[in-house]
Amino acid sequence: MKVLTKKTDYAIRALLMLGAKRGSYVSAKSISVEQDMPYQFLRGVLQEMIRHGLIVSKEGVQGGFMLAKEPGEIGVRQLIEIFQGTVQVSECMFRKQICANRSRCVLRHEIMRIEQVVHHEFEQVTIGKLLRKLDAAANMMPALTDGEKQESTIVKEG
Amino acid sequence: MKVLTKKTDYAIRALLMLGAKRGSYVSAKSISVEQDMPYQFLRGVLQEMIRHGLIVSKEGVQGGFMLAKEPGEIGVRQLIEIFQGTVQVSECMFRKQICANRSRCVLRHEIMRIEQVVHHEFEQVTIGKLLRKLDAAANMMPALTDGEKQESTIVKEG
DNA sequence: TTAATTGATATCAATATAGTATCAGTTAGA
DNA sequence: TCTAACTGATACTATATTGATATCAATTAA
Ligand code: FES
Ligand code: FES
Repeated sequence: MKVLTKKTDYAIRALLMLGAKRGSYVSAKSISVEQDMPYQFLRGVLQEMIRHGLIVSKEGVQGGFMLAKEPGEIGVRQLIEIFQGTVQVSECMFRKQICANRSRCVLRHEIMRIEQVVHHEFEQVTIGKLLRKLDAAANMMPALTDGEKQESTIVKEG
Repeated sequence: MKVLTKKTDYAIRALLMLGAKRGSYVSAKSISVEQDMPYQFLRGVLQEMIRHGLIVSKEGVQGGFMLAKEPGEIGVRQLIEIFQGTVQVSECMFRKQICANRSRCVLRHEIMRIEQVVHHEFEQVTIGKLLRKLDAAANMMPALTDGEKQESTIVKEG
């Protein structure tokens, strides 16, 4: 059971990059290279986020993408809903013969309760929160211990 | 985003029927008819549950299936794991370039926390619990209000 | 003996996910 | 003004997962 699909995964990581480089446009190409995501696939993800008002773009040379909202206003729950549809624990689990009265269906009740919990949890996790944690983690690292190329500007190590 | 697939759905409902008719063997056919599930598909689900020791079967005429455990010992989480694999919020979300040190990865940490919450919630929901709720709901219904055929023995109404 | 049943598989269809390709339009800068 | 670096839009392919069907052998109560 996979809760986050590639699209959501890529979306989160792209947003983290945009969040780390706020103020300037970041190209799809640079994101795809740094984060090792398939270029065209990522572009589709970015365009979807434009449509939902999470980011804005600028065309042409030195164009790219930029956050349109505060990182703290972008929650993983919203991303999941955009790329994977509303979190529904189950489509109506019962058939007429079993459950003539939807409103009283106990399974439905139970299932929806969990749905709420899941929603709530994902709501808490925002790009802003993740950025702060990434930052804290990076600061905990005193220095690079080997000569590996470190291209990412989000996390220098770890 | 679909948290419960058909297999899990059918499994839960089949188990509820077995739970409601404890002590006697219930055939795949009767379950599939009463619950409106595709026969052969359901059979596959039942066999999977035998392999996992949740139910037992008896072959031949008047054969069928029966619970092998207490309803309270069968949790929805286990069913999800059987039919949909372990609940994993995301496969390792990061690539080497971003996250050289798995153990310190903050996103991973956040994601795994939610995974635990989800696990815990689903753990709570057992067949036994659902059966009790269904029973309570059935008792709340004073009488059938119309002439509709009521085949299910699990829920008389609602 | 036979019809009702499960055991075990093989196969197919439908849907969702992941990824690729292409071309038109925009823009900074040589 | 030309060009290369960009996004916008969209069509397409490939792969994986989910959902469903079909078949035949073995078992068993009546
Ligand atoms: S009526 Fe749809 S879940 Fe009970
Ligand atoms: S290393 Fe895999 S999630 Fe950070």
